[in-house]
Amino acid sequence: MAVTLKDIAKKVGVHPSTVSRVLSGKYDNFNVSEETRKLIFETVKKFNYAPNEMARNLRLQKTQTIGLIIPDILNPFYAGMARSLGIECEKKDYSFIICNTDEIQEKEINFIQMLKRRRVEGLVITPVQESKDHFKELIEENFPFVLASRYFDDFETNAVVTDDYNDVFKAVEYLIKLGHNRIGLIRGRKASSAIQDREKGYKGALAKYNMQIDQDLIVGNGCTIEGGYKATKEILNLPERPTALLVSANVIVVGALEAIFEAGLSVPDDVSVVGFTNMKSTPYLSYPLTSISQPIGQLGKRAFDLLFQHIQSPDEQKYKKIILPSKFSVGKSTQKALGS
Amino acid sequence: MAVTLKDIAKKVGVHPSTVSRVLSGKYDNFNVSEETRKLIFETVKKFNYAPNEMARNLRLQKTQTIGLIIPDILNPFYAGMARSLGIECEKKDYSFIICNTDEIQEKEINFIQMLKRRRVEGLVITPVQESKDHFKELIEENFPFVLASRYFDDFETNAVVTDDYNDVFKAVEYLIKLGHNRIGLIRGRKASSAIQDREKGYKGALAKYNMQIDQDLIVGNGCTIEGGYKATKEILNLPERPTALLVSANVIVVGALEAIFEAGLSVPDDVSVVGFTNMKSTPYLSYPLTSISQPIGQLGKRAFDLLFQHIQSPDEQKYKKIILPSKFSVGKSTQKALGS
DNA sequence: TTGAAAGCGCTACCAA
DNA sequence: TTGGTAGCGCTTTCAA
Repeated sequence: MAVTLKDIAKKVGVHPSTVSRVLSGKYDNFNVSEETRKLIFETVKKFNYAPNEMARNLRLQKTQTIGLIIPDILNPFYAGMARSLGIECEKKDYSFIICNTDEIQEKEINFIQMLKRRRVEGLVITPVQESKDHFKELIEENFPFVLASRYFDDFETNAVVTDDYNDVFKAVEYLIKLGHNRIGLIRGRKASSAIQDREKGYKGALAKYNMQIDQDLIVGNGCTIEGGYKATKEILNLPERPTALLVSANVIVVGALEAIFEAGLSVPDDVSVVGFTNMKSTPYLSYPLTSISQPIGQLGKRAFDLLFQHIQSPDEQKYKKIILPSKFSVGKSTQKALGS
Repeated sequence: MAVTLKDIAKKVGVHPSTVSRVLSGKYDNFNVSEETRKLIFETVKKFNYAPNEMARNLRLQKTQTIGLIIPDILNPFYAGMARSLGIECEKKDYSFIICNTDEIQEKEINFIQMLKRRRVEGLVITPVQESKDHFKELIEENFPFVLASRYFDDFETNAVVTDDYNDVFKAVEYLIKLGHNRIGLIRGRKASSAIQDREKGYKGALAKYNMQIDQDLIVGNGCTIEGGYKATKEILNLPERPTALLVSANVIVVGALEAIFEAGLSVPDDVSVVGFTNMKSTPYLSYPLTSISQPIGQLGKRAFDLLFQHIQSPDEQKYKKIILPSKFSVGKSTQKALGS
């Protein structure tokens, strides 16, 4: 068994509380004699003593740990969030536990339970959004949590999201100005507020330019490569093919491009494509994708900031929704519509 | 403050130990009256009681938590490992804490310290491999850990690695049989045992076919896109350009392809390329890369298995090194050498 | 069938 | 400047 504070005390010949005091560092220059301090430090080093955080945690009623609940760490978007959250955690001496929901509502609920039992001090969650009562409970209990990249529009929580409506609005506007008048939307998971906002942004842009909304041009549900592939295939088989596609979630663009190439079409000559990605380069393309580039690092950072603030001052909590703009970067996957 | 076991006991009107006994489930059908049990369960539900794991942990001297120390969760290789480790953890009711070293030795050492203070029960580590004394310490203490994807060849540990020597040997052999006689090696981080083994595999294959080893054809050190880009640029500028490249780590292939296309060359017409990747598709390419496809999921799973076994039976520990073969898949980024 | 008590390792308050 | 003590919330052994 590991050496304990008591062991150190015994070796030095003082009371455990004295060792604790010295090690806490809070009473540095008074309260404990130089002699004793030195001896204690020496002994600590000699026996390679490291405080048992379990015990400290129990005593201090804190764990310096938060939970991160995301759909899938394999998705670079969430990996990026996790990474930046990790950097912030480190600064404040926090650790974090990652849980992948695979967009399964039940898992999310179970993870929250588990993490609460483990007494994490707070949660950063990208919610599945098929149910939401468990979040209302968290609010009632004033349990610190921050939603990341998605939010609920019928009750307030802390949340850090991107400006999905406007991000897509602008991108579609860009396509319209290039002369495209049949613009397809490859959707992500419908349950996600982000995806819903993107669809609204798409419709909003069309509306601004008095263009009709054709439901046939809005396809897909889910955030997988396969889903993107199928949805794109479907839309490309329409009697009147769209000349541009807006792909509304990051990984599905891979499936979309696959379908496009498989159909013998080329980008951007036959189809202009706008995606969501922060990748420098995109599968299938040897040139940059025109894309909506989300501030992933900021998402993680701001989420932690908000969470930390709630943890620090649980009483003066008012919920904040932070909306971060994305960067629209024009690559080579879009061009003027033929005949315009 | 959250409701405690004591609170439940008080509400029910029994002693805390009784509640504990009931909740533990170990004494299910004897020792506690049906009445009391029912009442306790009802009260637990009513007050939404969840046991405090901090306290349990302290009492039971376990945390059901392991640490995962990897270079970078943004690298899909490690994200994949993390994912499969997560799946195994869940099965056994373990959680895990991820730490990213960025290949910085000091961080690794600090993370290990931190995780030990937190009393994680074991570690899965992809070591930086610039120093190794801290691992010898872990061994002395019989602290459970498993190395993943890298190992030390001068002392024994638990480790799960891929068959890097043979994986590359075969790939290079394949290139040789295609008639290539100037094959470049774009190396990853030199300090990594995996990268070293890959270099040995490369040299071994050349040796088998009595081909000279040209040091100019072995370039690069580091596992970044930029590094791959620079190294490839360098090798392409040689007076006598290689006709094939083996890119010995996953993400650097992106930089390598970038450099190739920037030089106005095409794959595979001018340069055949073999990479390490599990991606279905590769940036810059609209066709599959010929690649060494590592069993990432297995890596994570086997690492957990080994670790769990050590945790369960700390005494009968003998170290195991598990070597997993990769799959070599021929894509369209390689072809016969010109004039052969 | 239940209660009492000890203790996991630590911190913090009160006394001396 | 130091020691004593209580207690964080739980489990488990021993007694009743």
